[in-house]
Amino acid sequence: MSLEPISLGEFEQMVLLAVLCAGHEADAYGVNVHAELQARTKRRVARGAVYMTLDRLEKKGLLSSYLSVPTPERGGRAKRCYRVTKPALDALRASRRALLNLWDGVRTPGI
Amino acid sequence: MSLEPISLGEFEQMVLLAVLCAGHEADAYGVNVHAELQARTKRRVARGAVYMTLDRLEKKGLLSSYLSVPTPERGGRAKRCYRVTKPALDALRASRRALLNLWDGVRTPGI
DNA sequence: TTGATTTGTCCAACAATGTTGGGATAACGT
DNA sequence: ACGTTATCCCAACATTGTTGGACAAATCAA
Repeated sequence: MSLEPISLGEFEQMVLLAVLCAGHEADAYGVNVHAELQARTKRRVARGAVYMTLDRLEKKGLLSSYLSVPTPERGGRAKRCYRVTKPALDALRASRRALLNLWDGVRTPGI
Repeated sequence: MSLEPISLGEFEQMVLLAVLCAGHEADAYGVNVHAELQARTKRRVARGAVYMTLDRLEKKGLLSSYLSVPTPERGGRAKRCYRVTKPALDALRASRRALLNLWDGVRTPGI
């Protein structure tokens, strides 16, 4: 029963945000989230890394998931869809705050 | 010889920023950086964690250091002072960009 | 000059996170 | 039935994060 929000790793943070992003247009699931992540961070991300992290985040109670019904398209199997939980939002806010506070303290041209 | 900037962990990122912050007023060294970090992130940080990370960052070429001459005050022994390097600035910028891009994609009230 | 006090560094061991590549599974179309 | 597509998930390993405390160097006070 920690009073502080759970602290997030860098990648965890990004995955959570990607779930939120992807979740606006449709259900957020592996492929989805992976794409969003690559697009927004401009860097190569291994699919496996995303699934690993989604999994860990769910175990920590920062995500919840359910299986969708398969869509009737070639190869369209059931997707595992994710929602971010309240504690996750708290953790995200805290991380953001912390980073913004640090950035605010930096007076270096071009940073 | 990577083209992408080195990717930073969450804590590494914060330590680098704290070095920049602390470095404006005076030399940035362990105690200094530790204090800045705690103050700005509002969370408890073990001293050892900071030294570990400073060390690793230097080995990766993201920080450089030198030993100061001792100050003539009680207990004032020589400090190991740090400067962030160019590659570190690049990495910080990239991390910041990536996170901002993700945050921008989130339309969740109060995030 | 000896010991107490203060400031500061650094380590060993462990826990958690990040990364890779590929193998497994389930749906579809023909 | 079979190949093709989309998706999930694992095992193994590499890197980061965390803890608590031991050690070192300087000052002060008796």
